[in-house]
Amino acid sequence: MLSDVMEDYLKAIYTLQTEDGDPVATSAIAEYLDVTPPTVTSMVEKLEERELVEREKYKGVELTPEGETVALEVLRHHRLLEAYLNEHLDYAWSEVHDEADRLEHHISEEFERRVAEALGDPEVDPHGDPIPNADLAPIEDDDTTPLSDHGEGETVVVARVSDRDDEELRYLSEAGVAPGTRLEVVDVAPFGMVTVRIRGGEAAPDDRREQSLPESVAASIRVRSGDSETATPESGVGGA
Amino acid sequence: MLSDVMEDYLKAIYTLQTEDGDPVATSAIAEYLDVTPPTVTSMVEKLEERELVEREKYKGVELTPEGETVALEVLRHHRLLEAYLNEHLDYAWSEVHDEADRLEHHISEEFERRVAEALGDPEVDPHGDPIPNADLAPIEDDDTTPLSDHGEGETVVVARVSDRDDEELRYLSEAGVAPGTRLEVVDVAPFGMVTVRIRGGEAAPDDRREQSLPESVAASIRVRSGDSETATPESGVGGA
DNA sequence: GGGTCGTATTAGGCTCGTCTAAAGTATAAA
DNA sequence: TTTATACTTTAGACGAGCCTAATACGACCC
Repeated sequence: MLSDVMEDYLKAIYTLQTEDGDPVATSAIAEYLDVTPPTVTSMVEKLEERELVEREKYKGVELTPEGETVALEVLRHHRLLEAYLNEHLDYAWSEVHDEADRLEHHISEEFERRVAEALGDPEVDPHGDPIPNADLAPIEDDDTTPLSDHGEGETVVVARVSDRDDEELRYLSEAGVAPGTRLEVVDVAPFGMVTVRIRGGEAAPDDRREQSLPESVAASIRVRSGDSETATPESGVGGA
Repeated sequence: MLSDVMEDYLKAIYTLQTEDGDPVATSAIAEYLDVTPPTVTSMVEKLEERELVEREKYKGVELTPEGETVALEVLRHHRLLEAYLNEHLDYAWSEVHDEADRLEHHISEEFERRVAEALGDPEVDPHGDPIPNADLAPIEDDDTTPLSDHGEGETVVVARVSDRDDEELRYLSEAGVAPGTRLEVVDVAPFGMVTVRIRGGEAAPDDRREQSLPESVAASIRVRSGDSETATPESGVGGA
């Protein structure tokens, strides 16, 4: 009963809400979905009628619990598909996003179940993003921090990388930075440029053992302390 | 550039053209797609503008070569998906159609390639329908005949069963009639009711070795002579 | 050749999701 | 307190794909 488009709006609002905090601006949604702000306003009104979002005019919008459930369903589809494409169809880590976007609205419950089973009910997708469980329980905050928050000498383990930008993804993949990779911060230069030494994880070519990352990239990499041994279970760091 | 809906019309026209011969009636398309005849008329006009069909008003419509190519592309997606779901995701033979219908418009060229590769470039889907090749060359007429054309004592091998009706499909699956099954016609009763003895193929329960099929069902089963050993390569007769 | 009947097309209208242009609101600066 | 600026919403239009009701066509029968 809910159109693909409505699901896309809910997914977008969920994502923006998770990234930037609570009331989400019309213009942010518009930019995310590549439509104009008036289009967003009118869509948001329809979502409000269906009680999927709450909204205060001129202020912003946030998901109701029902809206969040719908968003989690779409996200579950998306991330299961990413994992499946990576693991069973040989897609590279950096290629799965677009295909999953195409398919996420069109799979049945049955398909979802069988894919989850084929994967052994994974908890994270190849980017390290958590996969909502079958009951669509809200995802609790994790204990990760942006790489850009860390200083020289610290050792961390990559938990997730953003799947938003294809080019960035290929760049990181090239550089050998993936979920599970252990990094030591060797330098933080002006403007936030971070240089890291890559240790373990996928074998990186010798000349890539050190890597400088622009602030924007470092900010989108979420890491956990490298001392603890509670690293995310090796989860789809394959493919190239 | 072509909408999903347009692709559906082209696929429908292709199918009807293949089943019932050349100029396809507006009402036939309407019934197939479950829309009203005026809707078909207006859609057909748009397809004509794009030179995907040729049409003579009040007469009927047929595909141009370009239109046929589009239909074959969709059909290739559909049948590869059916085969993949059956072989790699454990779907029963009789369950794959709807899921493939949902997905066929939404997969990329890349996905098509990888699925075809994972399957080893199969030539038929689990129903026995031929899968258009990657170049989308027109499918030439095969040498099959409807089971209902055969008389008592003849032995035949099932080449394809129609994937149009879910209930029929489950019935045949139950009965042990699938592509590759060898049948002996033991009786043809009034009104075309055909009784067959099932030999070989999937093991049928003992009490199901003989099976009576209504004329409409017998007409939708395409068979080859059972004497020749040119049986279709064992192709997805799995699942239940 | 003129009805009759089934099928096809035309006419006109609806919803959905989008747009542009115009008007309104909130906020921060002067 | 007033004004400038950025953002949001309102107003109005459009194409796609569908519908119903009305009209046109064609084929077959007498």
